[in-house]
Amino acid sequence: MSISKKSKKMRQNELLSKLDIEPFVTDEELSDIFEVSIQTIRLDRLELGIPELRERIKKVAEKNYLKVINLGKAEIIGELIDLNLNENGISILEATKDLAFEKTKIIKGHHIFSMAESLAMAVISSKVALTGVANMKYRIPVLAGEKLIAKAELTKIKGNEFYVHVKINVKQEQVFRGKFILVSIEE
Amino acid sequence: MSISKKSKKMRQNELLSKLDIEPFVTDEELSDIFEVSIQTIRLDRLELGIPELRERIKKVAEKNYLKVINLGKAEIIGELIDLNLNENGISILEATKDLAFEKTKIIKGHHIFSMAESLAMAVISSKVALTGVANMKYRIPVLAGEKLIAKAELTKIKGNEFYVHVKINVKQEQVFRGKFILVSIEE
DNA sequence: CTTAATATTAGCATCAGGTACTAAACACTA
DNA sequence: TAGTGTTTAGTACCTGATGCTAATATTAAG
Repeated sequence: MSISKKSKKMRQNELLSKLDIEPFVTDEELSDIFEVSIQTIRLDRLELGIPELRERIKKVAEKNYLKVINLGKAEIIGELIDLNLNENGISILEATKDLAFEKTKIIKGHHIFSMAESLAMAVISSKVALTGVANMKYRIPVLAGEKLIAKAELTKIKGNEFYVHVKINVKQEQVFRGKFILVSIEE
Repeated sequence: MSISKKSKKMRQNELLSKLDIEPFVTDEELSDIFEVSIQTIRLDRLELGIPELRERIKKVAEKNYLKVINLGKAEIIGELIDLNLNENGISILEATKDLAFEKTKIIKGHHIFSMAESLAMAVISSKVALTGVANMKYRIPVLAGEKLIAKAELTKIKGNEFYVHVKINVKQEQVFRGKFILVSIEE
């Protein structure tokens, strides 16, 4: 009867892209959206191999909780002013205007990332490391002229994985924090 | 009786730090770890205002699903070879050895990030943008000498939010992908 | 030692968001 | 009109909880 009633295949295709964009939708909500019964949605998910809501949420959470980025060892960005190997370290960086966007004077994000990353690596004794990053957070934009103070702390060693917490402050304000997971590898 | 039986406060402190490090633990598992009943764990959570497992998972998922990074508008990194404003764009970048670590010849991660980010911004017509990043993934290390091809596609506009999907390939291999959320702001 | 306060455990009903299964009602088409 | 695919309905069960009441331990104080 319904004008918008579509074929099974069309519905399933739309279901796939819907859940790809917006994975946190219950079967009930989906049954409203597609104007079919919950059972139909469940059958569709079964056929398409789409897990239930809770599994979908879990996947997103897990995937992003330990995000692995491949990098080699960096020379340190900023000035190393204190270092206790396998414990902690502090570096400072004068945010000159050549690190910023011309118009807005906002420091480019990757410089902050690099500063944190290179300090994290410096704290670890191992030569080469593969890094994973979790809970990365840029909090407020940094402007040219400000002085960045990064503090890194080795919080855990698990096998060949080193967990390093890095916080970057400008004055008293935290502008960045992130947990780095560094994995020492043999050359 | 138990030697390791500690005071309520100690347990609650440990509970907090435990869940901070490892949020995906059920009450049942916690009751095993701390050697108290499930009910005690629940009371502890209640007193400490810690939400249930599913809520904790959800929080992690949501937080990382839309991770907002503050940046200004970047000049493009790489060479822009095709651009359809508000649709898509392609850029290439010769990964010269000055973008890589000396020893390993692996291209530094933030250059890849910058390439993707700047292309994403180029696709959007608005002058200045605040970016969020979701689902960022570095897949394989890129070596000096390789040619990076970045393809960006505007997938959705929601109010003043622009969703741009960027994929970077080397030959046929995908080395990076990420969803950028660009928010146009007034100056 | 006894009492009172605090902490812990137990048990049960209830909930959300499902799985897994069976059976029945439609719809199409040959 | 029979046969097939599609959709719907209903039930029992599952996990990881909440919210509640009641009972029992443990600890501290008089």
